[in-house]
Amino acid sequence: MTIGRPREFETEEALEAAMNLFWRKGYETSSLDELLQTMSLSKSSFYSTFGSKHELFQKCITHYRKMLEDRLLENLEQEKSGRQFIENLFFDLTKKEFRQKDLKGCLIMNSANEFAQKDLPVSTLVSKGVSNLVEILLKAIKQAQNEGNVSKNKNPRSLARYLLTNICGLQTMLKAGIKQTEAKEIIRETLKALD
Amino acid sequence: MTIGRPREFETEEALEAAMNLFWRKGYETSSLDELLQTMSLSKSSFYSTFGSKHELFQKCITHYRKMLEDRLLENLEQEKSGRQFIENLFFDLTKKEFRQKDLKGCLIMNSANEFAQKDLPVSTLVSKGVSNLVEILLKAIKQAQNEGNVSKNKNPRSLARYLLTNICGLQTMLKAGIKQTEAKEIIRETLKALD
DNA sequence: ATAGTTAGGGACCGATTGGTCCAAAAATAT
DNA sequence: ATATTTTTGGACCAATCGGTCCCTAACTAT
Repeated sequence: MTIGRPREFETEEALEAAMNLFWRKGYETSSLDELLQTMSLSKSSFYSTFGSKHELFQKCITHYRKMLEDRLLENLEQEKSGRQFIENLFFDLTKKEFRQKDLKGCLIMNSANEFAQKDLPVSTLVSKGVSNLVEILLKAIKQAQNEGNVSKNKNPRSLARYLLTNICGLQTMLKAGIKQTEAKEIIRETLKALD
Repeated sequence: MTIGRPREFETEEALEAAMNLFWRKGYETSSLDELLQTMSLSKSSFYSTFGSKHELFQKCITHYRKMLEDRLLENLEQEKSGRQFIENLFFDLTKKEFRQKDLKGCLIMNSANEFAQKDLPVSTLVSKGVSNLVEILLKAIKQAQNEGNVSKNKNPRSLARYLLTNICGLQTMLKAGIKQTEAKEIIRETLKALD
């Protein structure tokens, strides 16, 4: 039973569009006008439903996190082994990054780089995002250890953090312009830590 | 035999000040007014000696590169072994990053993240910077291999790229808020690739 | 038909953005 | 003293920044 004029946009879709812009361009560089355009809504609707650019950004990070975490956990379930999941994570990265000429990277890591520790609400979300990613990698590693594809001598949690470090290092290196073949060599070196 | 009014600033000092601001805050976020203030010069002097904000930024990257490369090569010479040089590179990173609460990272990698591949002159400089860093690491690795501190089975060049990837991954993770102890664990895992 | 409620369009806001321009200041050469 | 050369301070610029506000449009309930 809605009362009043019906809105001409879907909140979810608008949020997703904003997320993609922030993902591609970062926070500062995404202007309000650009946001309004890609979100297909007016300034008044923007402020009444999202509060401010900064609030919207936080919502986008949260949305991104959920999206990413869900996708990863789903991939982990569907993959035939924990080891395979991890390897795909790395190699898919280089493929996608190179195919779409748009080197977006990861919104969480991008935000870590753009804000460092200068914005408390953002850093909190970023920190939480990193923890959750570590947790997912941890799950994959433990599974792989049980499956016999990853050495049981390794501390799984620090191995997870190590892998995440390599993923985001790789994303930066891709943005810096390294070649696809170089990226693959790096990955092969990184994955040796699993043996 | 100078003719005309003498300038009230040192070009080198001003450039260095600008470099430090860009290093700490990134390109977009460093406003012209802030630059003028930290560089201690007027707008007219700024534009007559540096051209534009964008040109200045390129000069800063170049200056940073020289500074960094010189420092690293000097460290490598003074260090008692190639292996030690590499290990210090990593551990010093966490110490300095944590001591000065200012998580500046590396200007080259910061620029890679901020500009991705969207600005040709900048990406060219970034790419060149990465190549040179790889070259320095390569030199250290080869030296270490001769000294018997790094496995000779490894391809030194891809090992160098792997190390650089880990350095910049680590810098991002530090900005994301990981703890000092966690960083050290990651580094220990990274350095195993040298054995 | 009308009252009530919500959304949208757009005028408007002060502040700030990077950048230009010119006249005054400060030096040297004659 | 004066002409020449260079630097400096600051007025000025259009464009853009994020954000507010209000009036009208579009719907439902009575």
